Amino acid sequence: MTKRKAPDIVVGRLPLYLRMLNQLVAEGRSTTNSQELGDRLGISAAQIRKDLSYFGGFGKYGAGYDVMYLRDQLRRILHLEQTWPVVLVGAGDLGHALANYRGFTTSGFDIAAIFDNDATKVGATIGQHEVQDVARLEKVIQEQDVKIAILAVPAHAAQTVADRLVAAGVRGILCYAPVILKVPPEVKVQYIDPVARLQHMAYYVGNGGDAA
Amino acid sequence: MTKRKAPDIVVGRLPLYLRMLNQLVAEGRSTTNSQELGDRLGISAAQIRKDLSYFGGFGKYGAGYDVMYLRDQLRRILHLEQTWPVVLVGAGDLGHALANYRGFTTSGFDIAAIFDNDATKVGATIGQHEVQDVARLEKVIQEQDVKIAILAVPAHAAQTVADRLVAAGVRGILCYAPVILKVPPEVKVQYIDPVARLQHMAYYVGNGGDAA
DNA sequence: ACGTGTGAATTAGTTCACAGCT
DNA sequence: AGCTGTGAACTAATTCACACGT
Repeated sequence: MTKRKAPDIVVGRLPLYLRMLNQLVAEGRSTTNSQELGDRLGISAAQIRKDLSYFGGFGKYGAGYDVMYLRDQLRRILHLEQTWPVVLVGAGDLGHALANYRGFTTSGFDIAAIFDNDATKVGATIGQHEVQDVARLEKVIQEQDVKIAILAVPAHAAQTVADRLVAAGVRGILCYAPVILKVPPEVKVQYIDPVARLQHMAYYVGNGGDAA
Repeated sequence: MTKRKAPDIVVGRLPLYLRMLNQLVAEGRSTTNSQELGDRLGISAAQIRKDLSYFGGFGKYGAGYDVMYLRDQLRRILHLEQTWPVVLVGAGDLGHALANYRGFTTSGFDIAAIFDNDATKVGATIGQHEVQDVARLEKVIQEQDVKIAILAVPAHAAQTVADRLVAAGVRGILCYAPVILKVPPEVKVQYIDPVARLQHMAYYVGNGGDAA
């Protein structure tokens, strides 16, 4: 069981560990160790052991980790034994790319519905889904008990939509809009901001020095 | 001038500050202060002052910051006074969305060329650009002195393409593929992994507790 | 003998609190 | 009087190094 509350930064690395374990499974490997995982992820072996120790002891003394067992444990810790229904708000180019992306399904998430407020987009089919009017947002969230949303709307609309998502019961928002959302403390927001990442890189590229 | 080498985590926040200053300019504001910036970004005022102090003193004692001046200083620090040409590799759904995204242009970046290795995609027009055969990658990078690339190819191709980018002179890679790239230390890589972010959120949503 | 799991040591990052400048 | 800029204090994160179990 959980010993002490794991720091957020540790939780954030667990998906990387899970991804590597899935890869090792795909390669047919049955055991690994913290050294190998660290080498392949660019993380120190000590950090991997320490991170895992927040959630329990998953290794065999002297023998490393059983790949499938550790993979299953990480899935359990991250609550990925279930498939999470996710609503996608915004059916622009980004919404299209996200809706067609196959990686979500294989990782514990299923796009349950796509919404847009643009009448010319409503009714269109993207992947398996018909774009619905955003007016139906609350209804769908409640009917399907959706807890996680992906926000792919323009910046000016993001807060308004986020408020509605939260009011309807959503507890996690993956936000692609370049704004800081105001949400209550029980709601977790993650931001994806490629412009900020490019600007961060430009600092080092422009300095010509070592990429810290 | 730069005092001590700024930590990477500090550099990573500068784009957020810049974004907020751009917003304040758009709102017609001429001055601000660390308290206001912090409130709007969800960051402590002390942290903002400390972060800026790595690069110099930009405020007026007792009077906060001149919005435009600080904005310009951040642009200079991040090397955004120039427009960076960027190559985009991968013309799938994600490549489409990135190529059509307007936010890059207004933030210091310009997509100089789009590449794909799929003959059925080469020659297609996306936004302003014709998709080129990836065979021309090195030639274009060298001719246009491209230092930054966006990698939107499948995971299995990412390392190979990254190696070619680096060999051709690219010093910063924004990687959308779910792999850890092996690059020399002078190359900066930033990863965008929505699946990992969703899994990170699932931990908290599944725990039902406070979103750390 | 081996690699985990973990307190201890170290290093990094954040916040405090106030001197200093306008 | 007010808000910045910053050393000092504090907190968080990482790495060390070794006891431990198989």
